[in-house]
Amino acid sequence: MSKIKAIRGMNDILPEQTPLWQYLEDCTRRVLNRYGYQQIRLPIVEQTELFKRSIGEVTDIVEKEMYTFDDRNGESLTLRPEGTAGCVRACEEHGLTFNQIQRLYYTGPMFRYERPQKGRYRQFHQIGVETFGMVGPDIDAELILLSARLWRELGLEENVRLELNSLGSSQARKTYRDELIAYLGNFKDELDPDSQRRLTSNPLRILDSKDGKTQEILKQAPSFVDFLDQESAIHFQELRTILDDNGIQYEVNPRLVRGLDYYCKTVFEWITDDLGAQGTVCAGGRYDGLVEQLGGRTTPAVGFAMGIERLVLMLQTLQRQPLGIDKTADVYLVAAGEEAQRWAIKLAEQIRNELDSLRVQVNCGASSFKAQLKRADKSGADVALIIGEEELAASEVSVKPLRGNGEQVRLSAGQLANHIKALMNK
RNA sequence: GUGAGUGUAGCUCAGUUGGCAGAGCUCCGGAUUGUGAUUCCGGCGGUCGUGGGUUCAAGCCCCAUCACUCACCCCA
Repeated sequence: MSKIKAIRGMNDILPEQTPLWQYLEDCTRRVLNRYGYQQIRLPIVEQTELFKRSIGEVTDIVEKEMYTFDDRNGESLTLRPEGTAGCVRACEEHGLTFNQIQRLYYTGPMFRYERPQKGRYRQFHQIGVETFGMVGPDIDAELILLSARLWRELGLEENVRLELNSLGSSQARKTYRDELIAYLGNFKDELDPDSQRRLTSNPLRILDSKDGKTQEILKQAPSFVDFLDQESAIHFQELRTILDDNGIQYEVNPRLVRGLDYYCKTVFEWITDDLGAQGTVCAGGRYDGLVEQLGGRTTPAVGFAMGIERLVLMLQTLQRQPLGIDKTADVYLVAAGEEAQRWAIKLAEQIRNELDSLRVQVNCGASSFKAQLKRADKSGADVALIIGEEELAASEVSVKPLRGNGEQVRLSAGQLANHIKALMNK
């Protein structure tokens, strides 16, 4: 009988890993709070139609990467491949975008049926940030400043770079897209196979082709600069001014095209070279047309999403884990015999009452002092509290520092909390 | 969907020309009857991914298949 294993591309995040995930999530939440963002919690499953209408019918995501299935009533449902569509749907449904300004974030799993590789999985996790109701470049800038601050907090600022572009208004983008398709259509047979396919799936991506012949053809292609509408150009310039004001370094990459259909005007990506092929760690842009496209009133919107797996991978490979992140305890209680252990449990509860930020672990399961102390050491605890027959008889506890060169002392139960507190603050 | 690489103990990996299935780490016990992290000794632990083939004999050679990894594509 073969053992059941996890689905390809869907990973268990093991206890060894979760402290780093929590650290990243806590850090992000703290930064978002400092900018006044509120959390929204969204379903993982939506009507298939939502993604088709928002992401675009002919994108790779919709064409071949969605986990789609029929509900029991025959309705087609899809595991969300990204978060923006669902967020817009929810905001619309509850009137959050009606003449209002929103700064929102969410986190959770996304699903795409792709071949897994480093930094890319079928179930992956994003922290998404979306804002609604603000037309100007100021909010675009805020999102970038916010993410830049997060990299600083995480110690990653030296390892990411910002790329920036403007896709122009939806109209300008569409016009340019049509022109490009028309132009490239003349050379269809000379394009590399990938680009031929992109002609219908993702024409703007052809600009990015690594094929020499294709690049040759592109030299005479219409340039987007000629199609960029004035409003978008000004928007982009103002955004750049704010970034400059705040010392944010960036590179304008005219070839930067986001894969999802709904983007317009500002698009940006934070990219790293430390992750292999999947270097985009955070990406987003403006999507002024999406709300309307999904049946709401015209509402300006900007947002971005970051890939948690990729950031965790970065923190690991660059050794940016905070110190002591793998500790499971600050204080570990060791006891010899049943009576001593019963007292240890009571003492541990007492210490937890008195010092509420301390992690206190009691050895469970009878074993030798040696084994118990080994576990104490492995837990990462700074202090072992030892209760043997002698201590029990004297109603005292031996306090043994496990790190550094402190002396072991014996104390009464009443003295414990203060003593431990002093030890931990050193 | 395409290409390449790798599958041997819980983990990381050796395994020669085809000839008894190995090491380190982890875990448990002991050296030290009550003291971790260092040292020494012992122990637990195997469908060699799976199925077939060649052979007196296969972890090793051949075929198929599955899984994983990386890359293309695409994207967070």
